[in-house]
Amino acid sequence: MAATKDPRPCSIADALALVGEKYSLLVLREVCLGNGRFDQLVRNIGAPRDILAARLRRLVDAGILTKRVYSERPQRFEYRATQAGLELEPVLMTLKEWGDRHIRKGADLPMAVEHICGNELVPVVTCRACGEEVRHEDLTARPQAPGWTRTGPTAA
Amino acid sequence: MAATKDPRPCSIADALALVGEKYSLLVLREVCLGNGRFDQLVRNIGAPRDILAARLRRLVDAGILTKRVYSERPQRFEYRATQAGLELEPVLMTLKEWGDRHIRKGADLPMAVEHICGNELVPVVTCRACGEEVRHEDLTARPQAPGWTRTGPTAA
DNA sequence: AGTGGAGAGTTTGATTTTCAAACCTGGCGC
DNA sequence: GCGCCAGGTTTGAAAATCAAACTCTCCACT
Repeated sequence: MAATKDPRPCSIADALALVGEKYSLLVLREVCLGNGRFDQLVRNIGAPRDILAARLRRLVDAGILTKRVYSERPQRFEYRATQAGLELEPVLMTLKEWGDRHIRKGADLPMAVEHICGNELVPVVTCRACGEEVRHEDLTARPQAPGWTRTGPTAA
Repeated sequence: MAATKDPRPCSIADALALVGEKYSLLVLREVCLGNGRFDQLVRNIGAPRDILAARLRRLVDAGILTKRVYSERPQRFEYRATQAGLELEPVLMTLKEWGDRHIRKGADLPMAVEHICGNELVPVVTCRACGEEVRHEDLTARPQAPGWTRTGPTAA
């Protein structure tokens, strides 16, 4: 699980180290939908039970999920998203939108999400400062830590 | 790589099946930054060379990257993002922002991105229809395909 | 008092992936 | 001809994943 050499320090890599393992983001999808019981997760995600158990432990340890008792005697549990977990939902929605367009190509979409404004949610990533939609050609990286000044041995 | 039983049909799962393997999104990060050469990718990501080669093949096959010759004799290659690939960049930015806040907690951020408006980019996911920021409590799922009506055996 | 079933996992043993390091294959540069 | 670079492939060992079976606790029924 440790990276080989000295990859770049990067919040994207950090985030993926926490939630980038197989099934983790699907767990979050289900939990955000309110389906936080073990057997629901197994069925809806299609993950092996042992792997799922490992992921749940990790997500709870990372503070993304909490494990709640919803019934003493018989003891039953339910996983819920913490604030940090809920704040990943926009990432999921953006990923869903990308998948809708580029993989399913707009046909036979299996699920839609409705926004409180009454319309179907189509997520758009915008710049907090100016409100414009974020597009690749409008971005410039500004390295701030070593590991970012070297882009590679030969590159400028 | 195939899912066990019959998980939900879902664009999030579809998207993750393509770009959710370890290193794939980091490859996209580097390629979006313009560091698309094999050895740069190895160094900046810290991935084993064979795994990286496998990921690159997959991403090219999926139409997310293209492999370009930037020098005949000696033959040298460079990977670039297609339009579909570039459209994943907002997802990466949103993930970066989450990592900045929840993992690095705002301290010593290794990289910033500047938006064309002149400010540092802080991505916000908004609703295309109303422009409001997307928050969990404003969303309602609307199942459209079988596999979404069953939330689990016991749930409503 | 025994049978069965749900929920929430754990165990087991076989299969896949990952990994690190070594190797290979042109084509220069000298 | 010698070494080096870029862009991979090969190899063998270590780790992760998988499906199925199993455990354990409680409750419901008969």
